[in-house]
Amino acid sequence: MKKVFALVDCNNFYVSCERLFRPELNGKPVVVLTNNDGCIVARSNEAKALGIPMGEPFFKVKHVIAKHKVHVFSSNYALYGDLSHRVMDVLRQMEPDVEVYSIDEAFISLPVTKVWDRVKYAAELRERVRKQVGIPVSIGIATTKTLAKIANRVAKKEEQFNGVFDLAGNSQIDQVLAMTEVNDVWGIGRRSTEKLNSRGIYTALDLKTADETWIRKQLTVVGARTALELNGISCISLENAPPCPKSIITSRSFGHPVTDLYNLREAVINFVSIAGEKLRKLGVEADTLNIFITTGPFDEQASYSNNQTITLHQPTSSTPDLITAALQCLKSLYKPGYRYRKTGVMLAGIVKQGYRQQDLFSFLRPAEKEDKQLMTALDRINSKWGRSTIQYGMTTAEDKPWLMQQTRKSPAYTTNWQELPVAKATGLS
DNA sequence: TCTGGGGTCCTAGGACCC
DNA sequence: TCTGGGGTCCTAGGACCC
Repeated sequence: MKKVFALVDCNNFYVSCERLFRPELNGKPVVVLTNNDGCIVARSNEAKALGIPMGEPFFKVKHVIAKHKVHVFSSNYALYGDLSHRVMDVLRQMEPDVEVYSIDEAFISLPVTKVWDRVKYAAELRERVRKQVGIPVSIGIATTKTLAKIANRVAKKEEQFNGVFDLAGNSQIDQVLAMTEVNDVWGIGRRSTEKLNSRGIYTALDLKTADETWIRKQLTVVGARTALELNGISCISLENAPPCPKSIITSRSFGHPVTDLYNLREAVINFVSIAGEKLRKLGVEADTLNIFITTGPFDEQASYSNNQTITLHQPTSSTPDLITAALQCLKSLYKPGYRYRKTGVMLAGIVKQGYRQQDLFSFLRPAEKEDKQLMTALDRINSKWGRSTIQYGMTTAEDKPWLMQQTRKSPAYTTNWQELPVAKATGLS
């Protein structure tokens, strides 16, 4: 059966998550920051109205924030991840085909019915999420994903639609596209916008009707696909069974610059441990490991960035194996005399556990089975008592300059017994 | 003083092979 | 004197997304 796409998008997701446990913040300006309290990553509508831009470094808007008493939160990914799962679960209760596109967005496919029925159904979906999870969402419906994105923008912006807008079979589709700036089209970023503008293409409608060979040449097949999608020709299908990832990255900027190898090692070991945990959680193994270190893009006097890759003999998800390789890379990368700001690990060559090719020399690793059991035990303990309960090669040094700075973090309301919100009965004797 | 983290896809160019 | 062509694979870098 022919289907249409619906995009369900949580409104100002991180802010909505924070407000869920602090309802007194409804109607007040709120922002959420990136790791290390670096940049603005989410804004309430009130904060948007104050002109605080998305992605702006925090220090640049500190004066606006102080002046208007904007509430500021460090990011609390444990909370957002948990609430995201709950939203997705509600969607799956109603629809079998759900593609979780990001932490706050999902595509679903709906049967082609009358527009009125679709809108009514979407409204019900929206109401269920609000009731069961408490997060407001907007829903855009159209015949392609790119158009569903645009429909969603309308649903979010125009209050009269109550959070649902249907573009499929809508006779005013070209009017909507004419009102949509081309840089707001999904897949058209800064660079493409420059090229398109130079050719007189400013709106989604301009792009829809633009010369195909020119688009193909300037924006590659990706841009050509976007143009087709604007024409209602679906090129991007629903992926409701995510394949195993091609790469897994764990990296963090440091809370304070690091100059010595000792602290870099500790940071690398920590990040590699997290990456190993991710592998095991997904039931996959990796055979390629890349370590990078950098002074960051803003240190103009003495900047240094480098990375090194090691290909392992066999795919593995064992943390000690990964650490050994990682420290080997780090040793050759490290140069004294720099103020390092960030390091990270990237794992690639990822295969499902058990799918790897039999290795001629496996008799050389009799410890492999014990290793697996150790990892299972470690993951179980850390998942029960918190990620840092058991760690590799970690010192008890009080000064860990690489640790993240997060001074405005809300409690882990839903994922930590110690931080559960407490309902206080008042007025009872 | 202070600027995130985690992904995907595409292309061009070099190495290498026959 | 005269020095090909076609294919594959890998990597780096760019662009984009949330």
